[in-house]
Amino acid sequence: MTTRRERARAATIDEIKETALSLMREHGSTDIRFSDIARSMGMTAPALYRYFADRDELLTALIVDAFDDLGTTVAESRARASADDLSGSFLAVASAYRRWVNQEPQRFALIFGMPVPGYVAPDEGPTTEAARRAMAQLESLFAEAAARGMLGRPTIHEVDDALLGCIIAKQAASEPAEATVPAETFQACLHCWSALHGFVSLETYGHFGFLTPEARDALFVSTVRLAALSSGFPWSDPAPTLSMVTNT
Amino acid sequence: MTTRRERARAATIDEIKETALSLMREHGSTDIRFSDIARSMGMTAPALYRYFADRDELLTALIVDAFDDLGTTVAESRARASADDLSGSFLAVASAYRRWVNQEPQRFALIFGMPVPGYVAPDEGPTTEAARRAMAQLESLFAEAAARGMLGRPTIHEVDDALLGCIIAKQAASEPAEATVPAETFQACLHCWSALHGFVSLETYGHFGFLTPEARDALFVSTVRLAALSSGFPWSDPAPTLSMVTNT
DNA sequence: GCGAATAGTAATGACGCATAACACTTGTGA
DNA sequence: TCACAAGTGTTATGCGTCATTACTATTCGC
Repeated sequence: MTTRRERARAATIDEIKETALSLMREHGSTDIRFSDIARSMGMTAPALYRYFADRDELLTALIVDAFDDLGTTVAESRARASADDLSGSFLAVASAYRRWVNQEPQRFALIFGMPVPGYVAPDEGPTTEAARRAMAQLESLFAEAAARGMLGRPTIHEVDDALLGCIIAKQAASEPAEATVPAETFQACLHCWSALHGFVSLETYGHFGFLTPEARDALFVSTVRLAALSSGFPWSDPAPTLSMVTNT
Repeated sequence: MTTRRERARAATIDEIKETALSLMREHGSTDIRFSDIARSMGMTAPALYRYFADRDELLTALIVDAFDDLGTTVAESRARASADDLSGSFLAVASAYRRWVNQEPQRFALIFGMPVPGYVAPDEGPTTEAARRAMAQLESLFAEAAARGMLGRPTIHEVDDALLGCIIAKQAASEPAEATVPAETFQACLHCWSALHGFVSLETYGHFGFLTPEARDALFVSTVRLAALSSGFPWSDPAPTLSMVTNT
């Protein structure tokens, strides 16, 4: 049961966070000032302290939100793809990741880049969480392919013993309910993530500036395809049309 | 002919830059304050203005230095590898890139991450330059393999027309003296860079925290190997020993 | 109408960039 | 040897911004 007051308060909190994000986008950095936020909202800075104890608390909230948003965005995009179409689902997940980062470069920097100047993370949790959630959809996609017996051998050489130990430890630590994949596939999955993350990072920070948007799209599809193929993920050429990358 | 004064001045400039980098490493961000630098050097802040007109000029110098350092580090590491051993050279280049980033995460953020809060880049040059130099060694390695006729077909599907146009334009713009590679190989080369950059980014920002250092090394070698193989680059298994990754 | 939630005003304290005025050092030429 | 000038550094200062607190006024639900 939420009272009217509580709803108003929640709305204000949302507005503060939304305004902070707008200012980040405008200013092009992850740096924010209470005074700016307040001015932009037609308020005064001290009023914000009714909602956030200090600047760090607001930043923490923004980071947590970014995690959630990226995670749900990717998951939703995957859910929209036909469950039968594994290639399509794979591309949907990768595209959603890319699209989110392109649309929200500041939030991307917030969770995957260097920490903000004055900010110190509350604990080790959130950072690890970022990695976990980002990987989750990819991993579960592989698990589903494995469940259908459609997983091929990845083209990696062999799984190193040290790596194997970590993979086993990680899979043991994850929810027992989650289906697991062979260690070599998990490693290939990490390769996929690296490739995806690398492409997206370079693109977002403008290092693919010598490519036209269309060329970048083509390179992206090629990157995803190559990642899937080398991971033993069931991929069906011809590749889906570009509209799958830009739409949805 | 450098006078004694000029040498002293140059030394001071170096010390300022070095101190700024130390503070960055200490503080864990790319944010720096003149007052901190001066205090750390046993000087007062205004004295720094004898050497740098303002904070942005210092930042620009640091960025340019970072470009140079990364470029020469990678080039030197490649030069130390046997020129005959293409696999070794490839791994040397990738390892140097990785090592530099791991040792200098702040400088990496400086050139490949989001801009520093108050800083505005002097012009479009440096950013583009970062991409160019980082790619240069990889590209020339492929060119050399091509010159020896050892370049296989990359496992990419086909080169998209839009991408092809950009690649041709870029190769035409580069030094005519530089040997070029087929468009499909250039594209594969971009894939290599993405994979390398992605791995290094994730590792440096702690998102591979669930892996032990040894496991990360193994994953890195596997990443490089996979990138080379899928690019048609002549790679010889068994992979070089791990010492090649950590040493040099 | 009462009281809690909320917002504004004003004030405080700290900090950072940048500049100006002044003082010391050092190399060099008369 | 001495004086000058360039170079270097310090103290003092102005200016602006920002986070945060204390206090006061207002609004709004119950």
